[in-house]
Amino acid sequence: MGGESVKTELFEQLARVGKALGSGKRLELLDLLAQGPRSVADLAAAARLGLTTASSHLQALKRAGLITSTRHGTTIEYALAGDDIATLWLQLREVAERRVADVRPATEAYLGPDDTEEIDRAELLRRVTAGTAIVLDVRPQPEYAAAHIPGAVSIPLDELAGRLDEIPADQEIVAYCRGALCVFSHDAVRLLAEHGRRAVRLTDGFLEWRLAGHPIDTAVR
Amino acid sequence: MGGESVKTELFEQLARVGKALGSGKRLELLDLLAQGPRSVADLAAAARLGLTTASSHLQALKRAGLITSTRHGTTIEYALAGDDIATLWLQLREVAERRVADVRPATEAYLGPDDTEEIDRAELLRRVTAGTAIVLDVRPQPEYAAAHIPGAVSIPLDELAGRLDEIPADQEIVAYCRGALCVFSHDAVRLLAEHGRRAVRLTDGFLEWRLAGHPIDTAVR
DNA sequence: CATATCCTCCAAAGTTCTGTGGAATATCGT
DNA sequence: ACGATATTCCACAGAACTTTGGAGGATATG
Repeated sequence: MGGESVKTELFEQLARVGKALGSGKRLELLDLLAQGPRSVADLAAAARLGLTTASSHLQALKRAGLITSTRHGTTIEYALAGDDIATLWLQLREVAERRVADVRPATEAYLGPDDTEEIDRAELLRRVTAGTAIVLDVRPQPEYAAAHIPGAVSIPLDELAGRLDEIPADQEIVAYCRGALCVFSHDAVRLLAEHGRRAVRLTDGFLEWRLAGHPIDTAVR
Repeated sequence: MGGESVKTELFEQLARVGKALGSGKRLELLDLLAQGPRSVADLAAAARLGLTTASSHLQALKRAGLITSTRHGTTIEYALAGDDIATLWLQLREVAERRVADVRPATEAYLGPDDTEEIDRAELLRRVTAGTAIVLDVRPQPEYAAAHIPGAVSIPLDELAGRLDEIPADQEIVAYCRGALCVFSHDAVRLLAEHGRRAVRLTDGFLEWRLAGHPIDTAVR
């Protein structure tokens, strides 16, 4: 009664999701998509992949049901299939951080020296409502436009050095970026500190903020 | 400044966990281990794998940090590295169920016709405290011995037909087994119904019960 | 010390995955 | 209809993974 092969088949189907998560490049694409929809060429550039390579990885993710695609004119936008995918990605990252010995050093090597102060989401809310700090979004403009923390000011990291005068000098700055694996806010805090500003960093980033159920704003300012 | 290769390296490290989840056989082993520690030969038999095959898959899981091994005399026991792994496995299953089109049919083909009534954890607690139902653990004895729902009676599925007289005929029975992907409780409820007993099934199973933070009992009775 | 048990290591063969170019396809603006 | 742009399809070589059988290591027992 083929009951065994039915079981094998079921687990093999479940493994399709696992297989999709089994490539660094695909995880990188997933991490980017967790910020909002993107086109293929855009993703390929951001992940430093050949166009055809990126396309095939994206199709692999799509076959596994993790992302969806929509055509807009000549371009095709890929997007996360849902927040459950983002949660899965976060859970995987947490497990890796805790269980894989080489992840912690790799993270530190990527994010740079641990010399920046960080505060959690509750503390950010406290300081903002108290009016003692302003929130700075240092992600690229399109991602800010897609969604951001309410009240945050957008100055992408690569424009920050030239736009320092837009930030009041007497206020503390809380910088954030994509998520725990994003360097932008680390670099931003270092840059601001070099210019004599008081700056701290939000632990993790926008993705975790959104998944925690905090309010977000999609208005452009 | 090699910053790019550092990033690639980091994501490649994270992908090690994904790779480990990318095989049906390994997921099957993981699902078994979520019930409690097991020896290699035991696991190989339960998953219908060659001994060397099982061993190599287990080592792959271990390299990814998902499981640990301990020697007991001549045998080696593998165990889940922590509850975070079980949570990850559950999250993956949920995503697959929701996003991969072929998973639902495969699940139904495996679990059998959807003709058994199910109740959730809160309802089980309600009926048990009210004394209107008894809880029946139909998993194999060793798994019951490792941990079970407090107050549950153990009658493994393959002994159930011969031990029906141990169950009071005037009480409703709530059967449970390993988890959402376990057939035992489905089969048990059908068997009990055929013998004129009132029987329902706990949605999902022991793994989900434990991860939800409900009390468990490790005492043998 | 010999033997049995349980498991891991190793090598071989088959299968699947990855990255890369070039060709083909779909859509837009003119 | 035509050229330009964006993306997918195809084919191929190299790398990685899976499975299997046999040899070998560690541990307990007589």
